[in-house]
Amino acid sequence: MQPLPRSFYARDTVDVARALLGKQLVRRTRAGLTSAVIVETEAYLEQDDPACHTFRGKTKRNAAMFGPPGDLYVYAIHARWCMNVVTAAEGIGDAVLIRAAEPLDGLNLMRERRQRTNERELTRGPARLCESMEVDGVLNGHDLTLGRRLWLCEPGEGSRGDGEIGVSPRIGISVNQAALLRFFLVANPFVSGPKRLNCSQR
DNA sequence: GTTCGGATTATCT
DNA sequence: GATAATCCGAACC
Repeated sequence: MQPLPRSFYARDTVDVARALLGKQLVRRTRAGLTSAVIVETEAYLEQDDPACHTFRGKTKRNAAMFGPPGDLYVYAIHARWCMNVVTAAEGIGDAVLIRAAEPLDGLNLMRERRQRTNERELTRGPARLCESMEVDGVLNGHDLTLGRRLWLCEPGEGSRGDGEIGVSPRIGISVNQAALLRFFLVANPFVSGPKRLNCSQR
């Protein structure tokens, strides 16, 4: 459960988005430990990507995206939270949205937080994942390389974090829908979105 | 099984 | 005041 080093995040954002698939997301709070294996990500780029929050420059909300790689960017949308990993060099407003994961540890704690028992309802979709992991605005700007509160690591034995990687347009955006910047594990049932978008490409 | 529309709140213009 | 990188239940196939 050693946290991934900053060098993992300090490179091309699309490369990080792909590399994040299969990595383990770990959250420790006073209530206990929860973890899940990432199965779906989306890259957001400051350059040439109008769907990215930083496309029109720095604001109070998106400031964390310009921070050091390996920090967390948390934002609210439609009264819910979503978490992103900050990538590329400090000063570049790129990030990768963590859209979905497969629960690994602390399922009962996740069920308590979500008030749902069905496993797919726990971590399928960015806001569900945040609620299960108790991630909110308080963790905006959090350093993921410290191994405290929230971090990422190589998966343990027996996780289902491998398999074919699919590519598609991102979900829920109204601009730049042509960009193929969503990445997911094709065979994994915890991937979100309509089924036709989960068959790789297009 | 998939699609649709209403609810909801932080942030920006 | 409008907007949004969403969720969920209802309706339909």
